[in-house]
Amino acid sequence: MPKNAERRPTLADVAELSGMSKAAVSMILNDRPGSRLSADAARRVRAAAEELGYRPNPAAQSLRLGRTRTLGFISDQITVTRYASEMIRGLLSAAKEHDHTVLIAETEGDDSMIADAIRAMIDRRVDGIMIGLLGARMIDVPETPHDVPVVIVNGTSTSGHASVLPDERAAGEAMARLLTDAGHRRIGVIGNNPRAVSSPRHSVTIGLRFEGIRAAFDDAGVDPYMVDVPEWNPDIGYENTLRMLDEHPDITAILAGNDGVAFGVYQAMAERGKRVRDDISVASFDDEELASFQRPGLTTARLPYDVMGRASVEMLLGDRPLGAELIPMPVIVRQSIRDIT
Amino acid sequence: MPKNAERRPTLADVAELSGMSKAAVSMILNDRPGSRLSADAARRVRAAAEELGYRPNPAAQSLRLGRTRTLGFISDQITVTRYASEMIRGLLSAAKEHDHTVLIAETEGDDSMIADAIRAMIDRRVDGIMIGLLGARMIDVPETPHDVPVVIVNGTSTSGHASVLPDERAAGEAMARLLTDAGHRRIGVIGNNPRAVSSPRHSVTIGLRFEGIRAAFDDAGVDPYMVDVPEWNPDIGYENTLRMLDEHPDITAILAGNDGVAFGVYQAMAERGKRVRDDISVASFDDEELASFQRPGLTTARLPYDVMGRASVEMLLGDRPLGAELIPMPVIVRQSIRDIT
DNA sequence: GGTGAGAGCTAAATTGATTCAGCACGCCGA
DNA sequence: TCGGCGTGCTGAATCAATTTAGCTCTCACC
Repeated sequence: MPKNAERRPTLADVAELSGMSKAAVSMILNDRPGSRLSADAARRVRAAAEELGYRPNPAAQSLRLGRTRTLGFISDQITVTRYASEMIRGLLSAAKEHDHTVLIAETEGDDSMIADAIRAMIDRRVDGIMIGLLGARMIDVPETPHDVPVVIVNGTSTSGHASVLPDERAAGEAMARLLTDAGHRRIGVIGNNPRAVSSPRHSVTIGLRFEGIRAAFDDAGVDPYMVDVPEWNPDIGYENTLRMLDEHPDITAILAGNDGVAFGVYQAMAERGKRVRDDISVASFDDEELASFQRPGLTTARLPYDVMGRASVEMLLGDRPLGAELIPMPVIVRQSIRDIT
Repeated sequence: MPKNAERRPTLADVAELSGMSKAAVSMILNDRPGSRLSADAARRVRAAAEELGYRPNPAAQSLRLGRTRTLGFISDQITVTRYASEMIRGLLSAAKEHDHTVLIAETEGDDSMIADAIRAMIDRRVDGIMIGLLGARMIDVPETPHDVPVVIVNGTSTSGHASVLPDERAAGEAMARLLTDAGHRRIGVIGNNPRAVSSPRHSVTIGLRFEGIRAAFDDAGVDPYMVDVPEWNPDIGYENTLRMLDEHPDITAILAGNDGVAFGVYQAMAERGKRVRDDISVASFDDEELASFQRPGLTTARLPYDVMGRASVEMLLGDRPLGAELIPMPVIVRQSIRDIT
């Protein structure tokens, strides 16, 4: 009962056209080792498949084989930041290379929906599940039955699932060293977030970022002006920069918690008539799109979401061991740091 | 041959536990109208299914039914703009409401790969295909065999596929009117893009945006200073604003082609010591994330990507007619326009 | 000439769900 | 008492692939 005018060709059609059995066709098209079919038969079968435009029905294959060549990606938030787009881009391209496709679901920020999403993916018999997090947090992941592997991308789980995280400690060190190497000694830092640092549920990486920063400053014998902040956004950056310019007029550089904070730093300096770079150097973390829009361009350590997405696919598909992987954060050098040595 | 310790329960297991036939179980669980099975049998079957944690195998279902309850989304670019994220968010939530899942693929900006991606989706037997475009262009879509419906989201096709587009003409009119209603008469516009306007391959909407702008200004008897630009980005906005401030020092408002251009307008005004809003009002289009970061907040017409994604799903699933749909662009009022009446 | 091995291929079972055709039973009316 | 009908249910076919077991040749060797 074809619902279409033209029914799609099946294995049986190829078998009939080539004058072989379905078994032979299947073996030839999958070129199964150990099956001894004549070169002539193989040629006829391939020609018939080509002529009909035969493509195997994945539903039938996965019914028979129990594998779907499909991965599931569950995101806690498909947001407006670079996060989801680049992670999806990375994992799509890796999945494509392995001839897999990707199913996507979103929990809309409600962690209790992770269980539902996993369930839906398992129902659909995916071969592996990636859980992507906007902020690198620790989450609870319900037990997944049926031996489906799970990777947390940009986060960790309370039950020790495999994970892919950015190497924030190294990045913190690198950015701080960038400033001290350029000769800066009186440096403002906006700013640590004590609440986040103390709770892995809030972040498993911010603490490391600041650990690296502190280590590099200690190394260089620099004692920065550190301010704690409750959150990272342009308003916080703006207000704290104004205050810092008042309280420490001698600073030559500001290290911002992320690009959003740095945006506020730029705004505050413009308002005070200070020039970024020429008067005060600025550096930051994340490399959001707007970092490249700034004048002068903002030097920042990039969160490598695309590489992380790719790595998670490679873990699920066996190219990398299923473990805890740290991905380096490249330093994107633009024009916001002045060398004053 | 269960590859797992615990095999997943099947319909047959439910049938055995409940003492009914597979046929009966199937009819009851799908509560097929017209099948006359006793209430008692229904209760026993449901109890058994619940006890075993039975979930139907979608591969088996789609093999039998020819439908997969899966939609395909092909994006020309998963970029760093709000575009892909919000479109995906919108279509995921609509798909979820209809109990469908979404497969995603990306062409990495190479239109010739659209054919491959469609092919891959068709191979996977999706029930419908959405093609999402970063810029609202006209593209060639290869013929899709096998009656799979296709919708272009944020674009059109040369062969007249169904499409979902933002209502740019109305938005252009609305933003221009916002300025004239606030009493502005000497207005700079940065800027029309003649190349894009003349070629649907480049854009099918920019022309409409400016048609609306011109219509509203004509209505109000305003003759704006229009500059043509080859592209829309912060640098272009920056340079043209500097020039405009020199050549037309009397202007009270600037309408930017999009938020990226407006970003450059803000930067140029800061450099010239002009205050946005107090000295010169600014308005724009798109509502990228950075529009809300600006000081003062940028008033702009929002590209409703999420609504467009949702609409495309509803078209494919029969909630809306498969045709050419225009989605309104809401005006997001922030603080960048001053009333000078 | 009989036996064994191996090459080349195929029939049929299997996967899990849906659905058509039809069986058995009870009840009613004539 | 028999035919007819409705109710409640089931057997078997079907969807499109993969895989196992085994069949039929041919040829070599003793």
